[in-house]
Amino acid sequence: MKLITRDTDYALRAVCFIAKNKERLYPVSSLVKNLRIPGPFLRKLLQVLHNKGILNSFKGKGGGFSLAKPPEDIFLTDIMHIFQGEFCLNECSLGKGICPHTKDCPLRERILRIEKYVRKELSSVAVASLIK
Amino acid sequence: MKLITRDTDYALRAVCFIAKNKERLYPVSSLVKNLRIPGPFLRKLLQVLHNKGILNSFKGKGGGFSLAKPPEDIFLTDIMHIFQGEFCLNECSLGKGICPHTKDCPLRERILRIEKYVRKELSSVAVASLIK
DNA sequence: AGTTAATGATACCATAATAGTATCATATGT
DNA sequence: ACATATGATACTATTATGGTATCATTAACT
Repeated sequence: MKLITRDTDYALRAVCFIAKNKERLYPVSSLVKNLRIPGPFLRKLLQVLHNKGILNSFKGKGGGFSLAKPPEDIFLTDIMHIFQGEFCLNECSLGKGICPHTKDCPLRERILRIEKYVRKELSSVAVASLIK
Repeated sequence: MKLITRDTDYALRAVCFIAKNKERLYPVSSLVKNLRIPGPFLRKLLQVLHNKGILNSFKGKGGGFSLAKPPEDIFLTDIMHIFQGEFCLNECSLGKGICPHTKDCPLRERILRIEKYVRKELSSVAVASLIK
C-alpha cells in the first residue's frame, strides 16, 4: 500500500526542485529534463498546484512556475491533501453503514490512534526540510 | 486512503463472527445472513483463509468453516498480509529507480519510521481482543 | 503584426486494481 | 439418490490510476 501516491510524489519532487532556486521561473520543459516525469502529466499536476496556491504561474514566453510561498510554509500534508484528499485510514466499510459495528467498532479507536500519529509525523515535514 | 481493504475487512468480520462461537461450524450462507456480505465473494475469501491455515473447512452437508487456531493466535496483520501483501508504506516511485534520490531520499527515513510504528500497533491486535 | 514559447482548461484514453459473479467438480450426511 | 456444503477457477463489471491530446490564451521578442 502506498502512503504517498504517484501524483503526490511527482508534485513533491517538482516543488522541491523549484524550491532550491526559488527566485527562478521553471517552465515544465525544464522540470521534465531534470526530473524525468512525463511532460503532459507533470503539467497537469503543476496547474493544480497553482490553482491551490502552492505555485505561481506566468504565461507566455519566458514564463513558468515559481513557489507561491516560502518552502518553510509548504508541507508534505498540503500536497498530499491536494492529490489524495483528506488523510484518513479509517475507510473500511464501516463508514458506509454496512458494518454492524458502525458505531462501536473495536478497531476504530486503534486505527484513529494510528491515524493521529501518522498525521502528526507527516505534518511536520516541510519542503524546506527536504531540500538540504 | 485505506489502511484496511474491503477484502481484509470482510474476512476479519467473518473470522470474528466465527470466533465468538468457536466450536460451531458456520456455512457461508449463515455468515451471509449475519454479516451482509455478498455470498460468492465471501466464499472466495473464506477459501483463501482456509488455504492459509486460518480456518478449518468441512465439505458436504452440515459442513462449513471454523477457526483453525485460537483467536488469541490470529492477528489482524495475518489477515492483512494475506489479502494486502507485505505491509509497506514506502512504495513511492523511489523503489522503481526513477527518482534521483533513490538511495538517500530525505523522506524515506521518516516514512520507514512511521511504517515501523504502524506495524507495531497493528501486530498487537488479535482477533480475541476484537470480539469482547 | 507575427512568431514563438509558455500556461489554462478540459476532454479523452489505456491499463490495472478492485469487487463481485458464475460454473463445474467434489465431498458428505441423511 | 439427493440436498447441501466447499474447492478451484474462470469470468465480468466498475473504478482508480496514470498518462495523452487539443485548443485557447497570454506574453516576450523580433
